[in-house]
Amino acid sequence: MKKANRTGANARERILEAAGEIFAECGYQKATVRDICGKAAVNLAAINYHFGDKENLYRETLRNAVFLSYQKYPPDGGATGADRPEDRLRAYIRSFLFRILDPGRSAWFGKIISREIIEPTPVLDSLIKEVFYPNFLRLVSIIEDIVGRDKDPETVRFCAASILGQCLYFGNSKTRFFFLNKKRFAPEKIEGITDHITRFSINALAAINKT
Amino acid sequence: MKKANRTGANARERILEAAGEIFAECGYQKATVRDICGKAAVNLAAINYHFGDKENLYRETLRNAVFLSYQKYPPDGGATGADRPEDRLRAYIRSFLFRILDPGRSAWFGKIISREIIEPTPVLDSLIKEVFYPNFLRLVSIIEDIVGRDKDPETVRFCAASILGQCLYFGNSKTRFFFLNKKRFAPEKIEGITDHITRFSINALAAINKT
DNA sequence: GAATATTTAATACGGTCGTTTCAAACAAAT
DNA sequence: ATTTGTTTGAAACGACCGTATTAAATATTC
Repeated sequence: MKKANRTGANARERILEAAGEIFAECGYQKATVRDICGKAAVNLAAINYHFGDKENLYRETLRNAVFLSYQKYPPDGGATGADRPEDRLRAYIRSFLFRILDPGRSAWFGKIISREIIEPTPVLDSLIKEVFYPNFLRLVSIIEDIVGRDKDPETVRFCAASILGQCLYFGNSKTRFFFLNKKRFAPEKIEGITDHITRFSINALAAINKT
Repeated sequence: MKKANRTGANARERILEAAGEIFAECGYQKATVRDICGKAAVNLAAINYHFGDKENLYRETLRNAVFLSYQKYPPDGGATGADRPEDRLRAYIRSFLFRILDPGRSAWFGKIISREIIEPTPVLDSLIKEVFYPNFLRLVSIIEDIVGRDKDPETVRFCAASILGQCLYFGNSKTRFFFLNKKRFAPEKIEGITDHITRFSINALAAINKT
């Protein structure tokens, strides 16, 4: 008696999907539950029934988006500890970029997270602790493997920030204006960006290694 | 008959100031004209009288914020063409960082612009053309002076993006979580970040120079 | 100082949005 | 088949917000 699905597709999941799309496009404030219900083809009350309120729907949507994108593009990017640190760095960067630039369903993640970074909601705090900070430390560890573990910890973390900053910069829409007028980066283009950031960063790290 | 100031401080300017603060804090959607009027200690109708509507007030606020921050921290950062390109790069980075990290009045700029990048309004397009893109080209030119003017233009632009990305990354509030729990970077800290980004980037560019 | 233009004040309108309500439709259990 | 629990549907409530209105108050000009 737990699940009584009249319609084929679960209403709850349809809402979650529509919410991902609309929250990504409009942001939390501008998005309306009416739009979400319209796109999900459910009644207005369904949102209240399944999620309680808009805020909780957003919370679930965000967690779902994070889950999907990290599932599709794991932080290690397929590289293992056996690989050279430079290759692990490249895989890390590539995964990061695809996570925020990949079109399709998991692209919600990039947009929603970008908004969160600027205008954080309470949801972000737990995500930082559970997902982003551990992921940050993973990057720090890769960098330490490159520059040596004897370097000043703050310097290493600054380098991690430099790498993440580069990745994030390519994630937002308007900076693309400087490069091309396309709305999206094609996958080949993302590979090219991966190459650039990897090369740029490894060069920088190599110089630090020598200090 | 142009100006009839009953109160000492111009109401229009008080609104502009309050709007800068509130738009920066809340974003366009969440900010209410009532809050702005309250903080500016003017009547609700004043916003309509002086600016027409909320959207136009935002437009003026944004342009004002850009003007203030670029006035306080000019793109060249005091460096001239006579300086070494590496020094001009450092000055550029320093100005950029202070523009978005400086506390006080011009800090609105950083927050509002950060929001604009994620969720652009029509105002941004003209700003990009008039301010940001020319500023981007200035950076490109500095980079060319470092790596040589014979390099692939896209590579150079990617390098510019890498540098701007690093700067922007330190501008938002939540990444600071990874470094310290302070709400703001102290000025000395900003100098330290300037040092890091400059060193990191010059190392990377030097390697490209050798290709 | 009277006439005119400008600015401020108080209030209300119209619309949108999140949420609630309550009954109907449906599925599961007995 | 009846009962019980779950899900959906249509409509409305209540609050908030941007904007408009209108008159009063204040400057400016002659």
